[in-house]
Amino acid sequence: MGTVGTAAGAPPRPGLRERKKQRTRDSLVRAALELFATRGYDRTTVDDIAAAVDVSQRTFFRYFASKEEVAFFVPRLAESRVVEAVRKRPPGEAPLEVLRRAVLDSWDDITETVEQLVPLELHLRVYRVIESTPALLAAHLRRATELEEELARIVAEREGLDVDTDPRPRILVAAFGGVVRVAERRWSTGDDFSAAAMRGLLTVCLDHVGPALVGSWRTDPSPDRHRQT
Amino acid sequence: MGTVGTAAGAPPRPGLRERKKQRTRDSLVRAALELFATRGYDRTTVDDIAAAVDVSQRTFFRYFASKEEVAFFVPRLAESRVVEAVRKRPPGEAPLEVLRRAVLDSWDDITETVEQLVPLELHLRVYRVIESTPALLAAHLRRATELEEELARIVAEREGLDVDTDPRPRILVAAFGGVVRVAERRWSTGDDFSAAAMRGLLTVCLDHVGPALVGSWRTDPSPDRHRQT
DNA sequence: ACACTAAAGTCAGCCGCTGACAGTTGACAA
DNA sequence: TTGTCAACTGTCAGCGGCTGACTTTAGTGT
Repeated sequence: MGTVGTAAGAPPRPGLRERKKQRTRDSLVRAALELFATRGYDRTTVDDIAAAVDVSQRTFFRYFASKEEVAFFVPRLAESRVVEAVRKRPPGEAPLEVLRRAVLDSWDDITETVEQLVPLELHLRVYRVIESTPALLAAHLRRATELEEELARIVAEREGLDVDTDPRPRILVAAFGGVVRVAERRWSTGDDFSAAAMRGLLTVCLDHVGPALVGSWRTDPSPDRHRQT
Repeated sequence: MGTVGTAAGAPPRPGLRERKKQRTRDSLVRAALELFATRGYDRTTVDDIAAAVDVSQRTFFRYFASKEEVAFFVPRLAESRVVEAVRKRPPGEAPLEVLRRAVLDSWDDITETVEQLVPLELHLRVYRVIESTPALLAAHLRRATELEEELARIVAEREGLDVDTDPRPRILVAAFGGVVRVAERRWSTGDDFSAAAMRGLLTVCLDHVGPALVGSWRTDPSPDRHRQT
């Protein structure tokens, strides 16, 4: 298809139409998150969001398939980054270490990406709304398991296993996912919502993953730091 | 409150009113599950369910808070049994072993309870619908995490820990929950839907939980059976 | 037999969401 | 510039989940 000049190099300009769409979408996201964070999810109607951006309700649903979807626009970005990072890990690494390092190493990058879309503080407030709103929490967990499914396939391929016959890849990511969710929760309920704090919580929780599963632990948190290969 | 004769012993008769309510509720459950299993969840309206039992839509919503809720009526029974079983484990047992045995030991009992409400085969068909319907899957996962929260508190208390400062109880149940979900999925996608089959899958998956987390596993499924303390 | 009250029905209405149709506005070429 | 095409948006009508307010029905205890 003969497009004009614009030789195949860097994307020079997306065109006015495309830019307008982008602006509308971002405005909808920001308006929605602001409303969710202040008024709460249930007390925010789609009409409210549309009115705040001065578009029709119908238009909102052309950008987002549901009211839920707009709430997860930001987390989705983060998730896709994690998947990329996992794909890039070197072949020799042990499975759990792959997931661990993928998340921790790409953390700063993810934070930056999120922050240039919405303020990190708003992101936290929305996250609290998600955790405390049944419908949103449910959607969040479903998305999480879909991510786990994808990770399980990647891990299985790395190790040359069939994900449908060997349960270990799924078990690993299930355990990993559970731990991440614990860290997320501790982050959202705490008072330090910096990226560094979240990173710290993740590290601590992941360090517990092995020791927490065997034996009874009436002793102090075990002193063995994360085993490095 | 002076009730009539009916000396405080065994509940002699629940009264006609109460019996009618019970019958209506059970009818609604059975009709709903049958419709979900055949027509699918989305293609079944609440009016359909109400019509099948010949009550008004409003009445349906007096028995169940939502269309979702009726789909999870049976699983809820099973969950409460598991919680009971966990509470009854002897104090000395290691945390993971507590969960393991609670589920496995009470399995037959649970199956029996379920079966006297609806046929096991219908239960399986509905479970497949749940897994393949986004809205239901989300609700299922949310319920699961609520259960995990409860289990985490029980485990923490057993071990004399504070669930809000020590992450290990939550990490343990998160990993455990993930594994159970894997087993459930394999059960629902397989062709043997007997209780024994599910028990077998659970055993296998739980046996993998420790070994799956450490090191890389290109070798065969590790030969060490479940370590008994 | 009667009054009391829990349960069921009826009606109206909000909100999320969708299909169909019409109006508007960028994109591109003549 | 102008005209055509296609994309985007608005309007309208309607369905399904769900709720509040009110009326009617039907067990329950005296």
